[in-house]
Amino acid sequence: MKSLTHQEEIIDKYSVIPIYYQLTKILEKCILDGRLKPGEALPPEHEIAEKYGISRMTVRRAISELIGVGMVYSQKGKGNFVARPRLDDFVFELVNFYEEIQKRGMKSNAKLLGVKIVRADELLAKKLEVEINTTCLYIRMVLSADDEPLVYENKYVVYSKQKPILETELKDPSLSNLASIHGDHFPIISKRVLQASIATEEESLILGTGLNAPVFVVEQTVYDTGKKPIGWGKSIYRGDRYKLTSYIGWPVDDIG
Amino acid sequence: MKSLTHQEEIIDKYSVIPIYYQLTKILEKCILDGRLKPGEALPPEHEIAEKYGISRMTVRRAISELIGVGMVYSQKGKGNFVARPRLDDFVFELVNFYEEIQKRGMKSNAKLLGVKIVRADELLAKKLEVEINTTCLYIRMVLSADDEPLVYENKYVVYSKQKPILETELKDPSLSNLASIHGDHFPIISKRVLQASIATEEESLILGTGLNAPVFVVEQTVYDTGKKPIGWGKSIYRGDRYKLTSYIGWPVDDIG
DNA sequence: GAGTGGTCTAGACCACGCG
DNA sequence: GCGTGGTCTAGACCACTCA
Repeated sequence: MKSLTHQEEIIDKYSVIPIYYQLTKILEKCILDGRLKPGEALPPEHEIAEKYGISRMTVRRAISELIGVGMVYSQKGKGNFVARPRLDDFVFELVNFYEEIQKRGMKSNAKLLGVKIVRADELLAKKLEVEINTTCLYIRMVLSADDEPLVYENKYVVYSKQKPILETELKDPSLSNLASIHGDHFPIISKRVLQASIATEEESLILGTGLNAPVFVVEQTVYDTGKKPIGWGKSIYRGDRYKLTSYIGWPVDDIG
Repeated sequence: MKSLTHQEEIIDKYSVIPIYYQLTKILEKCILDGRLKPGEALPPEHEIAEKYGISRMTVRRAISELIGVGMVYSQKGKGNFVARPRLDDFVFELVNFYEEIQKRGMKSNAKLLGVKIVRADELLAKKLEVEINTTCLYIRMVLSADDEPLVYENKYVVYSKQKPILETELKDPSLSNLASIHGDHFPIISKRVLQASIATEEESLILGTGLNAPVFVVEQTVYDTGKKPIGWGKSIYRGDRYKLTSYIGWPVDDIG
């Protein structure tokens, strides 16, 4: 077995830190150091087990952690191999508006522009896969941070039950929450489509931007377990205030 | 133990399908059916093991699959619980340009506008964390699908070695590939920042859009294992041709 | 056929949550 | 104190790969 071990890389079987976790970190270090290069095989599981005096199941647990984060892949009958980092996919993430704003120490505010019962027009009926004229709950609102408007939201929920609109639900008027209250099933899938666009006149008025301002348009559809749409919304994000950031690759503690 | 079993939900211990996988699917079905509701506890592991006549380790393997996809969470000393789907985060993904275009059956084309050795100005030096005037490789190109320009790319790589520019690397001029050839380490992290913006005059000319056209601007930085930037690029995507789609929630085979 | 990873067992001990 | 999940063991058998 190729020597991979530095002096400090030993396993303390009586530590409070699980053995599999210690081994995961040792192997991760070997890979990031370059002692194990992409494409190269890890030592066989039984060898690692023997070398550290631990069970093969524990070795497998350690390796499966690395497989989980994409640093290692495994081929039955051949061995475990160091993966090549995939950096060419985009994965953009934008977290919950309220959490994000508050994490930044800003004051978040949601202003209700209107709550109505409406009948579905052709577009909405298509989006929600219901008949035209189906009764829907319609909510318009503006989300602000430190009194600066950032997002303009329009959302619709199929409104089969004659439930009253409660104050509590207007405190968390996220589409998935609305859908879980006013639908028959709780939502399990959310689909979002993001586009770059130019603010319409109405949108630039509400968001306080100039005409022709760049915006993100995000359409969201929420589905129930039967893949039936139960809510649909369109949100306009100010392009001068929103960025989507994504990190991809092997795990590193943090980046400056 | 609460009865969760339908007649058809039994485990065939002699099937080629792994026991843990059969159990995962049974539990998943219980959750999607509503027999196990969000917040509710799964039966204790030892009970499931006893009921199906299998080992507790196998039960744990099945449950860990569900934990992996976010349908179940576990609390030490208390039990395993059905999770509530989180639908309020955005996760947008856009895959590799060439793969995506070819998957759609279109003809992808990359046109090189220029390859130069340049010296870093103030902005670039800051982005790559190097001294001003450091030698860099600079590449400009346009990516097209069916002869329609879609993306305009500008990328810079720290160019310490005096390696010649090979034809092969211009066939895959992705930033991470360039960086791995011209840097001292292979890249392990890629950071991307996406913004909505309006095409500049130069950009609209190259992409063949009108002035004031909406575009996505994607800045990409590639880092090595030491978290040092080794490449930086700025890509302009036509807003009228690009959408980012994201699904989030519990796994379902497919959606229409 | 020798070596590899994939699955599975029947135990064991521990730390944690709760009454 | 009891029930829970978290970890770990020392085996076992299988399917796969490759020579």
